[in-house]
Amino acid sequence: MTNTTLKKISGLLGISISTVSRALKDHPDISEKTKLRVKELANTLDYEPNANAINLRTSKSNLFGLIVPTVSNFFYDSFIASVEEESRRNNYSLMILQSGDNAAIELENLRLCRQSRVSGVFICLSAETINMDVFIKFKEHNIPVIFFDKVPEHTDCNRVCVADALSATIAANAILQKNKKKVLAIFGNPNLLITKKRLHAFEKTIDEKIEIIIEYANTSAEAMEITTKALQQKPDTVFCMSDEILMGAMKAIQKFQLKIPDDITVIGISNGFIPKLYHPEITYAETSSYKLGKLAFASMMACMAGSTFIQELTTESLLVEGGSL
Amino acid sequence: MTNTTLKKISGLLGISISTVSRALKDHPDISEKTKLRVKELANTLDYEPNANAINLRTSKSNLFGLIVPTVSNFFYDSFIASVEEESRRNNYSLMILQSGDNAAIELENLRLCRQSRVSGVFICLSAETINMDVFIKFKEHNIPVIFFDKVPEHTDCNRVCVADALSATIAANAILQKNKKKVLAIFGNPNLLITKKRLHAFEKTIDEKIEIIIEYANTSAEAMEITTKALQQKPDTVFCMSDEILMGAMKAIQKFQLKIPDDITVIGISNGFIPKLYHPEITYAETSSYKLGKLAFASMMACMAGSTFIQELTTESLLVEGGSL
DNA sequence: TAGTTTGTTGCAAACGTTTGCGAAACGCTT
DNA sequence: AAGCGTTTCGCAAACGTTTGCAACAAACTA
Repeated sequence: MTNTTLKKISGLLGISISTVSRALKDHPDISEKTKLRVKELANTLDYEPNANAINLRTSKSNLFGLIVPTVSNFFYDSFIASVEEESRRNNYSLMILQSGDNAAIELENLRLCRQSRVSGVFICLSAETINMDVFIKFKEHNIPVIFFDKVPEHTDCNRVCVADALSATIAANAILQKNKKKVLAIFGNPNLLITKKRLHAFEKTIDEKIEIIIEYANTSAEAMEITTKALQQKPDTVFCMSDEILMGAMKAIQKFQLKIPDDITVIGISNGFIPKLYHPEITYAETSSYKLGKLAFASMMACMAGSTFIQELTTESLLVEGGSL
Repeated sequence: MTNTTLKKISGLLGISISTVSRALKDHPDISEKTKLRVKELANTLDYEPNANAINLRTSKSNLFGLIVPTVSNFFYDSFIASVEEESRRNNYSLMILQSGDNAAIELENLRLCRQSRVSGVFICLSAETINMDVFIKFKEHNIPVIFFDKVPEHTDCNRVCVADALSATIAANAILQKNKKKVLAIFGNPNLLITKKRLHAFEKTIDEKIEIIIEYANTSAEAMEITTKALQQKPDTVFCMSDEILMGAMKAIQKFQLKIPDDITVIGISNGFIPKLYHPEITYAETSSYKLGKLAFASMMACMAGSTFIQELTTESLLVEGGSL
């Protein structure tokens, strides 16, 4: 069965296409009588407007692109969920692309966005992205780009980030308040901006008030190894910069059957899912990607509304007590 | 800056639009010389074809719709990742929509798919979906629909599912082989097809050879409660039908500080992420949503290739040893 | 009666492509 | 010189909409 079009309806009713078009959108020029006839027929014929034709004609798309290293990640997935919710609420659709942390694929995805004439794109840069030239093209074409999570360092652009410094500070303060004496602090890849920010804030807050062992782990498995070793130095607290690291550290702690919080205490920075898997639940400074999504969307809407103002936004953060500290 | 179009290029070069169009796609009719001129200009002008115009003209879209209760879920997210990978590989894009387990939103999403003239849709039904009428419309319009995970029971349609019965059987056999005596088996919502299938296969395999305590939990929290209580009956093994349940059961086990596998053994059915969070890692019968995605895509491609053959596909399953059994 | 308003509808162009068909230009053969 | 085949290109319609403008009839005003 071929799709119903305005032409088909107009033919059947013996009226012009433009009349049908206007009738369907309650244009005041059209009489109630024809409106009724048109709508009725459109209904029985199961008419659905062709989005491609509309987009072409109006040169708008009501489509956002969203590019992320991978969907399958407990940080990005709720970010996506959040943006999708808002998009739908505002009559936009979402085209989701994965870069797989591959710069070439990322580029290909961006090209796809342009071809689809998206109204804007949300992007979390791949780990290998260096060249920022593509994005000036987007600017030239007036396609707003909102960077989130992994954002460019020095370019002026719209960015939304979780509260890296704040969350690390919150965690550090929580540790100090509990009168801990020796903390094992595990961070991620030291080259990443996010690591630098969190490390700096954490160290600054601890400020040599208590002893601190700093380690770096790129993966969950590495975090487990490192924790296993470092536990020999008998820290009374473990701080984990991310969920990835927390997962590894917890395996080490379970391996030694240490009792939380009696034998050792734990605190992390997290989106909230992983900490709730353990008993007692892990205390963490929250960096919600769901909230980040809302923020990103708001920023996008500001751009759509014509704001040429470049802004960097940051979510708040708060301590969620679990019982592990 | 306005977008470059074929017309713009043709104007600048003093040739016709059709020549430009053909030159860009290496049509043999066009001389190498003009091809070169056209491509060069297209490049410097940063030409990107307008997907809407192409779709309109060719009445194809190279777009799939994917509808899921929520993206933020460790089963769906890797399903999505999987389908997205394949889509890109085959030059399709993915439009991802969330139903929020709400039938009305689901309907709205399906409408959006029709309006975008998607080439096909992947859908995991919302929990409240009853009315299947929409889908006959899709069939009338020759838009293939692949149901996955939560699929309609009785309609004839293309379905891909994880190996519910098989995975439960595998888990049960693993338990029997280890000579366990008393198993606490926790299942999900007993009204769901997935629960029925897994329960039936599990019971059939255990077949009263050993003692079995059957419980039902709708949420992770419920699973924790139930486990807490049931542990008093001193089972030597806990079987969890899903990750959701495993998460709850593990919290209870951690609460009592039971040592795995000495004090108690654990086995589940899982996608693989959650079991690897613990030490020792949990043994599970794998039901991979990543593989399910590949399967779904293959099924979709079969439809696109014109297969009118209705099929129900099921992934395989295998035991992944973790050390918890 | 003529002119003006009001309400209703249609015409036609435009958005950016693709593609069947025809046509010009050229060289080659007799 | 005439015929023919090739190569290279352009015309124009079509895809399904939206929308400014004109057109027409009916009703009202002066």
